[in-house]
Amino acid sequence: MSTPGRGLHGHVLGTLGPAITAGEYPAGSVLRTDELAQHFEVSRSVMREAVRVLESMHLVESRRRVGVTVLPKCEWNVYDPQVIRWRLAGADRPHQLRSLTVLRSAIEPVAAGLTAANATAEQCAELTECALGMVANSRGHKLEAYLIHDIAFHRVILTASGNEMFARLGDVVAEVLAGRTHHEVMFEDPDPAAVTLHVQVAEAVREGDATRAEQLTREITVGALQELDILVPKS
Amino acid sequence: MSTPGRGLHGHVLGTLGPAITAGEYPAGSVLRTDELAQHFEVSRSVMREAVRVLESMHLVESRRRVGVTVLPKCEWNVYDPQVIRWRLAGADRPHQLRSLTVLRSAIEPVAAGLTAANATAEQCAELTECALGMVANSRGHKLEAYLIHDIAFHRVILTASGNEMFARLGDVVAEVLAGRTHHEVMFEDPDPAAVTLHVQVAEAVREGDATRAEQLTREITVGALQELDILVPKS
DNA sequence: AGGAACAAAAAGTCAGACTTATTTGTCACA
DNA sequence: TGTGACAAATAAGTCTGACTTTTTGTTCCT
Repeated sequence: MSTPGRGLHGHVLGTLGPAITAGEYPAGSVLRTDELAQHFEVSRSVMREAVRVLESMHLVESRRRVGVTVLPKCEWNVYDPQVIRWRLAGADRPHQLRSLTVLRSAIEPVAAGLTAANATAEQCAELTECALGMVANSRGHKLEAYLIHDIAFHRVILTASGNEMFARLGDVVAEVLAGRTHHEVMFEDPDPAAVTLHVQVAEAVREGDATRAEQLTREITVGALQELDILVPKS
Repeated sequence: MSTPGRGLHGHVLGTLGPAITAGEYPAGSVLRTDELAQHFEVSRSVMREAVRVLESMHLVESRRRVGVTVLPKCEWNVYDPQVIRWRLAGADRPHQLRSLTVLRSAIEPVAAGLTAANATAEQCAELTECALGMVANSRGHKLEAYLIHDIAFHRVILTASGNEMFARLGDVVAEVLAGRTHHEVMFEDPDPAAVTLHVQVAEAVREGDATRAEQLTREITVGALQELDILVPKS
């Protein structure tokens, strides 16, 4: 599941990071490096490295004579994959899931449009293959196989868009989709309408129809948002 | 301009980070901590902390018996504000600027729609104020004052959307807008059509018309993309 | 009350010794 | 010739202790 974190320093991060993102230490809390080092039973060098990483994520700020101050949520680097993972694993998972799904609803349609304009023949083929895989596993409670193709589909869309910022969201989307299957309840087979939409997006991309690809993808993300409204309580 | 980086460790980062993101060390290059420490005339502890931070940005990977390996661009945490700043300051500034503008074109319209639905009275007022400030400085080569209001406008849109992922892009948008004014050439006053659009967006938000706010913002970002196509050479 | 000098606290820095994992090379054996 | 195990080399990882620097809060003097 989550990376255990290589090295002592990684282990400390894997404990302290989730604790902070979970709000265990409220913003403004002050920690001392030495105490943390004692608590985790590591040397100060190791502790300092961990603090440096947390600082680079803007989760904390280290100041002389003061200590390590926990920063307010609005300062956090919420796009850091590690931070995303920590938050998804923690208490405000529902909230985070909603934020990310809204983000998807903004990004993916535009990405699909670009993909329709830029995709290579191979990428088109790959996309079609993914869509077919989704169809093949859309009935009979083969959710796991379906998920794999679903993730691959969206990853291709984001990568083939040719925009590096979009491409880098592949992991995030994967995490959101996987979360839906694994954590949130999914009794039935996936929505047939959604499956059809994916096939149609692949079609539109093959035909280079950017407008249609964008519009269809927008429908997919709207569906995802509606599904989320049903599955997780809206705050 | 760019943060000098507090502490020795920050100074090292401020030199090594830009060098890596500029592609000075091609992907796969191997560096050794000891050599780097000597080169920068700092202790190994300091150097290690810097490497840890670069590692958390996925710019490099540190492995025993091997050294510090530079990772390929596709692994980088391109949403890290620091990485964005380094890249904007470096050689592939045009490419980065285009990526970010496309990102804006995906995010901002959706954010504006949400803002129209969620904005408080204060936020509406603030938005209108920004738009008026833009109008007031749209003629007579008062680019600097115009820029301030432009940045504030988009920051309000992103913040008032209520989505933390959108809100966190405020700094990025600010950097892009500032770059347009400061680095790229801007002979004339801003495009009058763009100014009008901003005013209209503020109107739509006040009226709670999400669809119109989204559509108008889309027109703004389309304009920004076209402007970019003119100002910087498309690769 | 205002300001300057002082003391304490915590992060920052450094140097050196030691540990551990990983790679690479070697040598024997099949 | 190829393949296995074993040994050596190497660079990161870890720990410790001493020292420096900056910031904050206090105290004392005017």
